[in-house]
Amino acid sequence: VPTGVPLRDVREQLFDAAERILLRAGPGALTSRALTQEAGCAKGVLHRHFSDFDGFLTEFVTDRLVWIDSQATALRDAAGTGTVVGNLSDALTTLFASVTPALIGLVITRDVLRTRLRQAKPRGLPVAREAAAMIASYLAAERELGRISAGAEIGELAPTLIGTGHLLFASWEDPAPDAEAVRKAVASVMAAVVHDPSLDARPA
Amino acid sequence: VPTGVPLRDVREQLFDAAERILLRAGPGALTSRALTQEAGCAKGVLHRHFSDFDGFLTEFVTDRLVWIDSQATALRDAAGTGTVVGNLSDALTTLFASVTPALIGLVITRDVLRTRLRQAKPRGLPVAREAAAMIASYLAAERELGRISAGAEIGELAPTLIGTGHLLFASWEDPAPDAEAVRKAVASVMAAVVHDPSLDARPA
Amino acid sequence: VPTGVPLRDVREQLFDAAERILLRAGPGALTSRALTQEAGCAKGVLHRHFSDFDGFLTEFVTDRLVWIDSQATALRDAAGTGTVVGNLSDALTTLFASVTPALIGLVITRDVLRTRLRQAKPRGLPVAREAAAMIASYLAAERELGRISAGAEIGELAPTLIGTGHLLFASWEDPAPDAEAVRKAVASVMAAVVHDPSLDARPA
Amino acid sequence: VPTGVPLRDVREQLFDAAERILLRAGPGALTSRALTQEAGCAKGVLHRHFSDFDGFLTEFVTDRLVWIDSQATALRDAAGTGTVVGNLSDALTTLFASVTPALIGLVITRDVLRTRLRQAKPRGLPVAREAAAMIASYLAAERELGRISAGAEIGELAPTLIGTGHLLFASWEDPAPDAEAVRKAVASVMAAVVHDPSLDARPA
DNA sequence: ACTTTCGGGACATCCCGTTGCT
DNA sequence: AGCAACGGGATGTCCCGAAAGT
Repeated sequence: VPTGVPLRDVREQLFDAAERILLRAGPGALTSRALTQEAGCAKGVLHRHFSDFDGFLTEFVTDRLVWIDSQATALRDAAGTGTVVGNLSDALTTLFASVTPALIGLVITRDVLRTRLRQAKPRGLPVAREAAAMIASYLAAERELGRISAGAEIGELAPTLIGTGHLLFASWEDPAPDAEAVRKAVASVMAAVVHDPSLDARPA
Repeated sequence: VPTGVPLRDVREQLFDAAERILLRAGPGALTSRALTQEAGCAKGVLHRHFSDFDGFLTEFVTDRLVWIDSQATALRDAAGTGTVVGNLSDALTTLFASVTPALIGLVITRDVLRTRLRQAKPRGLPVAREAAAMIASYLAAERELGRISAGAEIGELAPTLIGTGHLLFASWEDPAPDAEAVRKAVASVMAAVVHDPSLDARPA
Repeated sequence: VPTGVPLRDVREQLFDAAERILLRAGPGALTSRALTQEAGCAKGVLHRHFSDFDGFLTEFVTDRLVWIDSQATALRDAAGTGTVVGNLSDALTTLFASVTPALIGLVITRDVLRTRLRQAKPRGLPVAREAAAMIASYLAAERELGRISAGAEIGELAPTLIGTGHLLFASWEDPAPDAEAVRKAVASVMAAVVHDPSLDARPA
Repeated sequence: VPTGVPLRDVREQLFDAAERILLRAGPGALTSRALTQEAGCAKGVLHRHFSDFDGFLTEFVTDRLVWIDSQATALRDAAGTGTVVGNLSDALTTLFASVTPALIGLVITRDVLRTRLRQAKPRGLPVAREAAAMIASYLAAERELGRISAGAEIGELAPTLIGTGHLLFASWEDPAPDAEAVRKAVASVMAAVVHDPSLDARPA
């Protein structure tokens, strides 16, 4: 029975529901019906607030990209503090413990979604691209500060780190990989460019 | 009209059909109907030879893993020849120009497939895991030969290289990334451990 | 933002919106949402002023029947002037160039609408019935004036003329049939009863 | 539970089911679900045998056009026998007592159907056009035989008769109009061109 | 009294596993 | 053993009626 009462923050509720589904069961489980059911609302609500199911997905991913961007800012602000490898590891762990790997899964399999997200910036795989940009921005800041080599090829290292993280986390059954695994991977990739390895040693 | 005549190499025909679909349209397009239609055989054939559609996928992926393994052997045999970065770049380009990225896409989104492939070796993302093993095997050989540092952490570098390649190729609309992009990425990752950078310089 | 201010002539605005939709896209496009959107008002307005969507349609068609009736009066007043075939042709062209064919389409496919319109006068197809009455009324006048045979069976000729016009105009892609086609059809039907064929000759 | 047994004459069964629905409840009731339910088969059957629901409708209407054509042949063969008005009345009664009026209703409201049926012959309203051709063919034969005036404008009279019949029968609640009403309408339209009125006089 | 939203039924379509004939 | 069809669940979308809030 209709209530006539506007739902509170419909978009956010649907976004959150989508996130819960993705985290729980992966991109294959995110259907429009599963979504509205998880959100506890009627099917019509979805199409009232979004053009399309793909339209919803597009806006949903875009919304999470904003979150990624906020993580990017936080990471860049951490430049110069702690250790390079530590900062990177923390950021990657946070990033991939989130819904991000599932987003990449969505982008890989949903053709329409990928196409729409491409319309703005046609280069690269949508979500992964922004994640790499986040890393690249941080690396540039550290290079400026002199904590990594002037010759470090940031444009190559950033996607490398993202690709690594993606594969480590791209599954929904595993227990999330421990932070240590991430740290070791990051340390290996960054070995050639980080100036003071001692900074990156784990506190015993 | 039913023939009753056994088809020749049904499994291989279906595998090839699946590969064509994946290369042409990505993992989202690989349905059981698309498969049998592409193979030019009846739907029933699929269930005669395979338990399930997911069963087919499992065997299909397993079959392609054999191909990856053959690539691994070839790569390992190349140890000591050419340059390390060159060998790695060539191998990655070959690997990701193939159906491999689509396989990873399948594994990421098809829950049942991923689960089944996990039953044997529960660690890591199935196809990516084998690809990483291929790289790791080669790196070990080169380390043995002294062309990369004794301290190189192969267990970290290999998945890194695979993750990088995956993101570079995980789309079906883009023109395939050129070999040079791969080479640059590999060079960055390997910078710290390859002994003789001159070996990796591109022939002018 | 709700205004609380009564809209001016809500009913007429909705009627006009319905007419625009019918003329533009045919009866299949007349949904309640399309209607309120075309009228630029909220969905609720419809149910405030009408019992039902079918209730709206009923009143809408009834309203247009008034227009048909006014056409009928004008036509009857033309009795004795011009030529019989000319008068009939003009009237039919005007009638079917209007929203009338779409109304008949509505009546044919919308069961509830047809049923409700039938409740008053159970004989015949609603809108077509009134259109035929319009013709019949005119023919009666002309018979009175002696311009058509005393024996002319008006009750038969009128629906015939309407049916003819309906089929000539019952499509929304065609360019509207030219007036000449209508004239020829009318002339054929009326051939037996019009007294002075010369009156019906086209001005050279 | 699937049977594996091919249904007998699936197409005909679906056609017949569609016809029953149309006769019982009119064009508005002919949905894909109503169809398969009436036919007592699964939804999938429809899409296995027809491209589309509109595809089904197109083939269905086309199939009934064949029936109309057979009626046309029978009518033409009757030329010279009985009376002109009698033959026409019988043919029209048969035609419109059938599913034909509902077909015209379908064609009027289903845009896609109308468009597809138009692709072959773009002139006129599809089903009505063929029905008119049936009448025209008969009238031509009678004119040849001298039973109607040499000057009879067949191209005008035929659609007129169809239009008349359409309106007389275009409803699904009414008791079918009696044959006498049809006869009177036909007699009126044909009055000017039939040579021997006595032939058309009703047997007292 | 108008506006906005929700609720949910229906519709056309897709897809997969099964079944019986050839 | 291959073939061809069926059965039916699920998906995304549309549409109408109803119930608030402003």
